[in-house]
Amino acid sequence: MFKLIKQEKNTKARLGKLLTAHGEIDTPCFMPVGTQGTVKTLSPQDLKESSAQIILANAYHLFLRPGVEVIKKLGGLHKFISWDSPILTDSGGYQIFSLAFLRKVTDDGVEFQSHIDGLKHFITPEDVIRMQKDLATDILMPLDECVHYPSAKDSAEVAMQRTVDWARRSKKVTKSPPRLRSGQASHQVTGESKQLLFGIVQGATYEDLRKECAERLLEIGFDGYALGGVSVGEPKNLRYNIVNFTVAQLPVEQPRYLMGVGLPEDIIEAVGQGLDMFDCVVPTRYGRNGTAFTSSGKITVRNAPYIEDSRGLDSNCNCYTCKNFSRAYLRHLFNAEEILGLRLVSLHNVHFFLEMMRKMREAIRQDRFLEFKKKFLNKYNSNSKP
RNA sequence: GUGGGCGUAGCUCAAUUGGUCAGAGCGUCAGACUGUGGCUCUGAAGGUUUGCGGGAUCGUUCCCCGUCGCCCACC
Repeated sequence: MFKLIKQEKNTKARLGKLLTAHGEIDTPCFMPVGTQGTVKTLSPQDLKESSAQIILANAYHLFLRPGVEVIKKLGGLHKFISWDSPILTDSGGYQIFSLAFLRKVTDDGVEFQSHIDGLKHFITPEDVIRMQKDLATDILMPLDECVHYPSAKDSAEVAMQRTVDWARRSKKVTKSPPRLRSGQASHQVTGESKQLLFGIVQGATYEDLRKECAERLLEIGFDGYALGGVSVGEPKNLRYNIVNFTVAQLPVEQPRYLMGVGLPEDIIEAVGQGLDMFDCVVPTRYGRNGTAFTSSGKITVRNAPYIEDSRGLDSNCNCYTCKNFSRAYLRHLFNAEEILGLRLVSLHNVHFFLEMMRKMREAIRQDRFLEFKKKFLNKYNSNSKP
């Protein structure tokens, strides 16, 4: 499942390999977000060419549309979206709490109204695992309750207890034999048995809650541990501290996933704290909004200074976008609201993030993570907006 | 030629019977977006102070005269 290859000498950063039913993933890794079964604007081919080893999809979204049953009938998510490498499915816990309206959370599960058609649904943690089993993805996330910042301790504690309880129930479902529907062959058992299930540590910004959550999840036992409820509006130093504290509660020999993070500087920081996996909408969402990440910092493509700029986004980048298109052209595309612009900048951003991860892994291998970090951030923050 | 209408930010238009600061949308410029958001939100610049000239008035974008431009109708 997870092989810890190396612990960096000067920091807590580490190098690893995560084995899944659809292949290996080098960690630390970044997982581009493909909420609805597609990393927005990018094809699987684009992702492969950017060296993406794993992508993320969202069970909540796929449940609402087109429906998990549909995907199951069509042979699972990999086949459906034509992606043969690993996929991690987020449960949709975050979405239910941030997107759906009229939600009612009980210990049993969540009642909510679809953000798409307003239809009422009630789903349990067991349902969410079954959905992901039907999707036949590689890494499953249990339903959890994610609280906002700031959050009073008592409500954070309730959410944490519920998350632990739901995690236990989720684990139980993964161990039970898969549901067999009429006409469904049982050969899927093998694939499903290889699915990994992660536990999600909640507890907001309270160390004792985080500690208790981690301990209880460890008792249940998972294939990896995620830190949830982070990047929900808390100050950076507070996040840094709580992440640091929480990581210390987790076993070294298992993968650690920081959910929803983040910006390049956030990821680098977290890698130094010993995190292995990351996902974030930032490269694609920013790409769609016309912000490109470059080794010299962010640039807003549609800004006027690029109107006649013949250079590519980043002279140090060899992605398709940078090798072929000028800033002037990209600016024009955004200005004219042409969809190619969204795609080209998204492609570049994903490439940039994945390349950054690759460089970090290399730096860890050579015990030069601090050097990498310093150099990267120096240039990234130089803000040498030409 | 005659009659009527209109000329206010780059564009389309607002401005209670002439009375604090001439506003909005779009566009432009610049930000924000961290497990959803091709969405959305935020901020700024921009009117020689309202085609130009004159007049009445304590005071007018809003009244009067002239002039220039555009539009409509009629001849």
